[in-house]
Amino acid sequence: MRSDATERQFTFIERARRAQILACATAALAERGYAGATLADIARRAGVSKGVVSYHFAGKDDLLDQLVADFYGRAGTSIAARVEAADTAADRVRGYLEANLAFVAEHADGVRAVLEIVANRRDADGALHFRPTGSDPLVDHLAGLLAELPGVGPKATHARNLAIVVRAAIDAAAGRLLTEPTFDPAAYTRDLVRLIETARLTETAGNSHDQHA
Amino acid sequence: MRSDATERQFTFIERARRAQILACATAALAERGYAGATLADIARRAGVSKGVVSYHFAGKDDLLDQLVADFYGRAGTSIAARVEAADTAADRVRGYLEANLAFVAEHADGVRAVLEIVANRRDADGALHFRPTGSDPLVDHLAGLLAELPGVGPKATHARNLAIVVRAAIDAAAGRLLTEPTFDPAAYTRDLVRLIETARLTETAGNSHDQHA
Amino acid sequence: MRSDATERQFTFIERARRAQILACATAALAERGYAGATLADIARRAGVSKGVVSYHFAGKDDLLDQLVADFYGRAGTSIAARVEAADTAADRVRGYLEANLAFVAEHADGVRAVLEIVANRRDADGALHFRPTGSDPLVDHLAGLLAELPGVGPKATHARNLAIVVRAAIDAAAGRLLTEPTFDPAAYTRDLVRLIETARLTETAGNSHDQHA
Amino acid sequence: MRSDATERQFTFIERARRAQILACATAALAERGYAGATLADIARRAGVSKGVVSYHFAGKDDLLDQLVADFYGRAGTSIAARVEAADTAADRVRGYLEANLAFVAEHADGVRAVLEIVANRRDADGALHFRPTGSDPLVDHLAGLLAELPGVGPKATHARNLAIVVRAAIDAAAGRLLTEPTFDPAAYTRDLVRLIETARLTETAGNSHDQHA
DNA sequence: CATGAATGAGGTTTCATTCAT
DNA sequence: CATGAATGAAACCTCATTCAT
Repeated sequence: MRSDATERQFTFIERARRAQILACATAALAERGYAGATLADIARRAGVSKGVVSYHFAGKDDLLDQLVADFYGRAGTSIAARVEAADTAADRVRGYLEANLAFVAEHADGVRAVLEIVANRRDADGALHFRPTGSDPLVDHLAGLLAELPGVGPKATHARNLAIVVRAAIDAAAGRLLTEPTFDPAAYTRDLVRLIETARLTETAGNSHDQHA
Repeated sequence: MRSDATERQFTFIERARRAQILACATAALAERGYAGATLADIARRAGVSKGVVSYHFAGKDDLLDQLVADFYGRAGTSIAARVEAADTAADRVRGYLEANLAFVAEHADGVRAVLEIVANRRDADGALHFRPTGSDPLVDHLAGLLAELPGVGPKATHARNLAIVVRAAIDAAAGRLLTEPTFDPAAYTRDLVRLIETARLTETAGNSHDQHA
Repeated sequence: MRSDATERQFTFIERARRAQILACATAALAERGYAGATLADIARRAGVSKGVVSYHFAGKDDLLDQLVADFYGRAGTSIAARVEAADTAADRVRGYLEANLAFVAEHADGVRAVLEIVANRRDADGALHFRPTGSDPLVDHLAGLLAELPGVGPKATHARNLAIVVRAAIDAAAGRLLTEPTFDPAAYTRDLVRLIETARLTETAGNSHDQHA
Repeated sequence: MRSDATERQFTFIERARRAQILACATAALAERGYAGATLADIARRAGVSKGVVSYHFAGKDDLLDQLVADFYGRAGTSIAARVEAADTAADRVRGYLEANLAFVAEHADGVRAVLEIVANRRDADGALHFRPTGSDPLVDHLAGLLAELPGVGPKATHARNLAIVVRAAIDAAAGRLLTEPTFDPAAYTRDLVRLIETARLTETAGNSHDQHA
């Protein structure tokens, strides 16, 4: 019953154990997948008994939720710092992409673990717990950045569709990093940045077929 | 013990039962997720007993594998017909995208089910069964089509990175379709087609920043 | 998932298994108490695996609820037959008591088991599942019979208090039967019947002290 | 390891802590029942850590045993004072009942807690720890008082059976008090006293039906 | 072909107890 | 004296699989 809604102050030892357990859970999820990441496996990786996990977290669901919250918190902080430091729209987009892909490259297991949880964790009624909603904050935020690019324009639909593509491209990079030894994240980032910067989605930019003529 | 390696000839009734069970398994996976799609649930949806499923398939794993193979087979046939009917490189790419997204739009449950299986099914050793490999045939095929576009060029890396982005964009569309009521697949397809056709990834095409000047 | 709200038709084999499991659960509860009557113990007594119990009942709670319902159903049938066969108020009360105590004497384990469940089974919020309410049907029914006795009278309070005493006396007999080798249920029944038949609770019947004078 | 067989002298602080813990255990048992009264719950109510409970009592069983002994000691003292102050047999019986029911009414939680323990606590072999024996001291004592009443007579069986009924009636009052808002303990006591005082259990008293004539 | 019945491994959770600080 | 942390047994439940009918 540790994780009260009211933010509790944890002792140093407690924080260390919780961090260790979250790290082992991340490794278990990345390696064994959602169903394979059992409490027994997590405890074994941490070198403790199963009861320890139940002692420090209200239950497995609580553990998974905190893992997700912890990951998103750290990712958001890291990326926001980079975006806010840029001056132009193009730099913000490039900074967003580079920071995102750098974070993904450095926390590949975390990405994998969070994807496993988000894709599989369900409530008692069978519905996805992290339900994809119409107002996806990640996509909305990115769409705002992209709308400032001249080739995209302020039309909400274009920016939003492009944001969906880019978010998917970022998530795909995580998967490639983990499974494809020859995958070059730096080159991928460059290509993705260029793809976006050269994009001409606005209707007034002329028919795309004509450009080839 | 029906699904031998040697292609067996199935009776009409047998084929009908297998198709019915696969359809119910697809619905169960799409609705309840990987862990929630139990044999009991699948059998209940089909209106038969659990034993029937075990009789027609060697086991749950066999059922899932056949579901995936069946889906890929039908998707490949549908898309190949469209690509082969095109004359120019640009038309082939556009045909590929439109056929793909159309198939996704018409078989949303199938896409969801296959994604659940591919993302979760594991072998006894814990490794993913449908392991993403360096030689992803879907990506390779698409990269071949994209390499013919003037803005991409024959350099393998560019085409491959773009192919990864496009495949991710297609898969993302599947997810949006299922959860976002306002998602417009036709507009998304148009934007994605234009994004690719206007792409300028080749270094010699000039610096992308300059193009804006 | 057998015990649907809609009355399902059970096969002969199924009914036999359910009856056997309920009997073994009754024995386990009577012998080991509420906490000691585990599924493992019940299954061991029935000579089957733990899974069998879960197969035939939705869960332990379902099993316990059905045990209680089954017992009350059989007790009610047995006692009602005797009460309805009587012509006078005194005969109805005597029949009620004798039938009750006879049933208790013949189903001592069942009584003990039901008492264990009623006293201990709780809902998720910690409240007793079989919550004693102001309108206890057993007490109310008995109070109705007692109100017809001349020494009790129609005043609701007297009849109800006496009914509480008599119900407690019946339940106590169950406990004695199980633990006191020298307890004579027939003599107890005679004494209890006489106690009630000689009762003078009405105020107008004269002061009880005066009767001794 | 404090509660040695040899009576140890406790410090003031120690006695206060023990009393506090026993009070909280009583509340926990009354509210949550036997299984729900965990050491964690008791410690939480007392505002101390679980270790404190283990420190002051040899274990949970020791705590429960001392709770029962403490309650019976206080109840016995309170009731004996009232019985010994009476001069006639009828007054002793009435004093016993009134003192008993008054104690029950004033210590409802304690009664509930003791009933929970007595009904559920078991030894390692599964047998009830507070085993109802043939020589129940409470019943024997009450039977001695009742035997002096003219309507009961010296025959041991009558007195004993009536004592069983009266003990059950007293225990039932405890339950009603806790769950039935409209239950009137004073009226119940009056009715129970009159029921006993008007009892005619001796065979020679004539047929009970004739008395109505 | 189809079913109901049974199995048993494996999962999460609870909790009394112990121990170093 | 008191605490937080850890343990490990035991409980209930789920579910893929097997088998006799």
